[in-house]
Amino acid sequence: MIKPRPRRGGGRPTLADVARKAGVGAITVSRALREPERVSEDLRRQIQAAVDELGYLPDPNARALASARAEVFGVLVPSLTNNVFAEVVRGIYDSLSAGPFRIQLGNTHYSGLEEERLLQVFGPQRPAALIVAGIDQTAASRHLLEKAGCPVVQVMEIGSDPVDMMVGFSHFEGGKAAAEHLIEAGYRRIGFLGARMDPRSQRRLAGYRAAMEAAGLFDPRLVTTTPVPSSVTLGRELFRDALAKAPTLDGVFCNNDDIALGALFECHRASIAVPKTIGIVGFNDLDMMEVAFPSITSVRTHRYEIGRRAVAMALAAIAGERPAERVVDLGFELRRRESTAR
Amino acid sequence: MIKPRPRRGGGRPTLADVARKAGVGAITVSRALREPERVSEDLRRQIQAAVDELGYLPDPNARALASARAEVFGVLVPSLTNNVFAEVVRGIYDSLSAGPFRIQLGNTHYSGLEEERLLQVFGPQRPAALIVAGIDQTAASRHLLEKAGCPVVQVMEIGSDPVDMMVGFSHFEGGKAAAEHLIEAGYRRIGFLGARMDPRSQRRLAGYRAAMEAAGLFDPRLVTTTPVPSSVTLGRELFRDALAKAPTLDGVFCNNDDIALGALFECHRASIAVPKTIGIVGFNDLDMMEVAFPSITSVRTHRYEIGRRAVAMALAAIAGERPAERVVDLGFELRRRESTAR
DNA sequence: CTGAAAAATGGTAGCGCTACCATCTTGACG
DNA sequence: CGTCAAGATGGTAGCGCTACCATTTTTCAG
Repeated sequence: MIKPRPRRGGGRPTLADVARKAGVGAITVSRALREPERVSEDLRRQIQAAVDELGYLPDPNARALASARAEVFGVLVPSLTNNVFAEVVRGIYDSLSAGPFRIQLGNTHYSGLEEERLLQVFGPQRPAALIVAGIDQTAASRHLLEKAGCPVVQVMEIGSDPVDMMVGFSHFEGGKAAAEHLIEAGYRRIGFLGARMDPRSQRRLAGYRAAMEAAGLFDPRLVTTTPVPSSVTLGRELFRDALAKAPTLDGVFCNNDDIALGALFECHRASIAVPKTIGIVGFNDLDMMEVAFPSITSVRTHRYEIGRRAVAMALAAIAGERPAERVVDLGFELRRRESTAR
Repeated sequence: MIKPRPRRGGGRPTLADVARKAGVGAITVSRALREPERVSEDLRRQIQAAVDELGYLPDPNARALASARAEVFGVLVPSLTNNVFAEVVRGIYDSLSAGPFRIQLGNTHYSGLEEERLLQVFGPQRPAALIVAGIDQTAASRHLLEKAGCPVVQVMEIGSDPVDMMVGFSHFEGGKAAAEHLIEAGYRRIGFLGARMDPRSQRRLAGYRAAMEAAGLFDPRLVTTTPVPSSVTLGRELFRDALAKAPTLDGVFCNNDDIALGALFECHRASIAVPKTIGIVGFNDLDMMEVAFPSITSVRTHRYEIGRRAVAMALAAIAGERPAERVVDLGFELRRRESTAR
């Protein structure tokens, strides 16, 4: 006698169970679930009833294996705690939570090698789309993205050579706008404070430099950077260093808002008047910039919107639509506040 | 003549390809990859060579289907942008990046219903472990967690009734310690400023209340809360409201550091002396608390460590070890700073 | 009413891997 | 030198689903 070995799976209902209960073929159930319009009204109702009664939930692993496509968006960001990327991820997440797609997150730690490793891990899963931060992938990463066989969206930056699609803004222009604003406001010895100095920071620095050179104000001693990750604490230290190096400093463009906040606190502590003695500009425009005392001028970037747009573009591509534009520039806005109101 | 239909998969090498090339059975390759110690040195080398040459990468979907277990950690947090959870996720991520496990992130938006929905989505995938924030799951969520058939770690809080395991600290005790510190420092009309008021905030409030009542200082007019999500901007508003409601206010325990920062900025703006006129205590101890001017007393919580420990416990459980303790209290530390140094 | 096209449904054969059990090799031991 | 346990390897049969094609039913022009 053949003993029907207990199902390995653990007894949760399968497509076949639903099909049996509804009195139809398994494939019809599959279709009713994925392309309801191709199944007659009658059967659809019958199948839905069976699904509800059994509490059937499709097995995503089996589905992925059979269709050679997982309902997963792979998302690669350089940092999870940096508010900037957290906002992008939130935008991605909110746009995806309505649909069937799951999100698999990868943290590259700002490392090209780690990015490659993660792409190697994501690839075999055959994700429905990949969203990666930045445009400075290594050659190997780029190759992995190109042969991923799914839509790819590079976010946070724009450039002329997308792997597939891009949503972001120009960090160069952002840095330039910030420096130009300080120059217009009457500041002359304007420093640049930068932490981590990833490629985006580098381009903001380049924008700053372009503006300063155009005004005949550039001086390498005004630039203070460190590869150390950014923090408010570091902002204070960078500001101190900058002031020690260039005592006539009268303004700072900070690589990001954390550093700007650290600089502001140091000014308070050292009784340096802001904006009178020193003007401060941040980057990203976190909510606290508005509330700070004095409020801090910053370059607002549209992180959440970038996440949303990236998903919209990826979904359109999955649906087979050709994008109107492969590269979308969401721009930035300079928010003028008290810290530069001289 | 039978025409060998092209492989659906798209031609990437499979286990069978590796087995053929190495001249061994498929199952041996599978073993060599998963339990190398059970395969002889010779074959292992031979197989590794074939793997390298073909660039073989196992298909995680097929693996998950065959073994009824996906190498995925499901992580559910109420917010992606709240730095507190971002740190926990980072801890989880860093502990997992060495191994084969992928991370699938879910954002519950502080909603019990959304949490249920996400558990429904995660369940059929048969994750290797689930990590969820908080201990206030709905009955349905709790049931889903119990029958998930994998280790479950509830993080950020502790309680007496874990689904499986817990890592966190007592928010009640944290709130109590903060209030007691203000009382000891000589403040009397100590307000509570709270945003969002999720269950953890509620328990911090309860701790504050217990300390205030013990000292005979509790007054409901001192408590200012809102269901609105927390932000620095909101901190300023809450502080203003609190002061309007209780003009004799001489201290505030803020639900979190964003609010504390907003309160501090409002004090600057209104020329209220800190710590002389008003004492301020935050919660979580983000890096900026130390740098603020004046530096802000806060309750340091070990978010990153919570993430790491949660993973360690889950991995141990997967390996079949019985945990020494099902509930791990990682505590907190009150960091005394200038904002309460009266 | 007929025939052909379109719509609805189903059967078969995998997707790439692992669980389970069977077989074959070793080598320790009396 | 035979016996047997332990170790190494392999074959078979799925996991639960979908792609592909075949079949049946319906629709509608002529």
